[in-house]
Amino acid sequence: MEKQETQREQTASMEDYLEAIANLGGGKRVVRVKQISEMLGVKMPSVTSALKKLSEQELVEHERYGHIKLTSQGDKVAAEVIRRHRALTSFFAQALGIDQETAEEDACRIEHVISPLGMERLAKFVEFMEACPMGGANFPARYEYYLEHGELPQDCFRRSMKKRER
Amino acid sequence: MEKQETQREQTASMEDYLEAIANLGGGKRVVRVKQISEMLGVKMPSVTSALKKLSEQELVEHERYGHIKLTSQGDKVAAEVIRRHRALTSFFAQALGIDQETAEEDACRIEHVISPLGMERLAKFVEFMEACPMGGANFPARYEYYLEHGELPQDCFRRSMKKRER
DNA sequence: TATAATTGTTAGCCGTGTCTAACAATTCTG
DNA sequence: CAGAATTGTTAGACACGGCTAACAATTATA
Repeated sequence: MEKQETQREQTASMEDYLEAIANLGGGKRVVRVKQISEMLGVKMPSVTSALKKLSEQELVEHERYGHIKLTSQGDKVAAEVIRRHRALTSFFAQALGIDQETAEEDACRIEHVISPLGMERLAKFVEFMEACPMGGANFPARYEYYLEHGELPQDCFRRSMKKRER
Repeated sequence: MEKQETQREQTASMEDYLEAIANLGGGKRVVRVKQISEMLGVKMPSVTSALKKLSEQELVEHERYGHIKLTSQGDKVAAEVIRRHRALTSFFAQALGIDQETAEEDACRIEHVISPLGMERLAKFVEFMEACPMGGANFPARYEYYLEHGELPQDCFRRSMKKRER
């Protein structure tokens, strides 16, 4: 039986590189150093050195001046990062009503630091909010109202509550 | 008229130091290098060098072997970090139902990277959820149900809500 | 108060991840 | 297909923020 030894923790930077390669390589397209560098906003030598490091960890296949490709290992790690990225983007965009661009930016940074539990709950939360209309008076609308007016809409107070001032 | 020049961006590490000093110095207590190092899980020399850097930026007052204190500038920065920290902790703990410890950990890491807009919306979201009972059948209960059973409770599908058990 | 224990600092090292400058390979194009 | 343009690599520097080892100051205690 082999030792597991997999899932070595990656730094935020290395996760970014893996993610970029996965995204660029999506439709069997050839991935280039230049593209990666542009996507991540770094210079080419930074990419080359990252590729070297990732190759040593067997997460990427890269031959000098040649092709760049995730190993199946690397692909797993990248897929996981992308999964987190998507869930976070949804949360910020759908649940919090933030513009797509900012949502992406926040997702990009948070995807590297959030705990597994936090991530899991956040994803479930998004699912829940999308699936459940919150009992008729739908949630997003009321939330929007709150954002715009700074106070709760009337239908938050039925049952026992009175309107609160301020 | 002076140039503004304030609010220089801080790194995650420096924000951590400012936050720690603010928290430790709370009740006029004397702040010690040792305490800071323990709170942040770093060795004392790391603290000393951070203090040096922060002194140069006029965010901290520190005299050799002597007192450690935030300047009013530093205090502003720290307060802002702490504000983000609290809002994030609330979100993870109250809104997502995560244990306090994990909530804190996530808050600690995310507080340094979230965008101002993301932060603002998240805070409002927490406020909203706390203030608005979600139209009778309260939100947290339904969310809990979803977490536990993996499917939506009945009252997500009704237009007028009944009280739910649990 | 002299010595021991504790706390704090300095010096210097290291890993990460970026960069620029210089060079090398590849690809385009006249 | 030869030279030009582009792309990629190497080498070496640097900022950051941690660390250890050695030393200095402060504080506690016998």
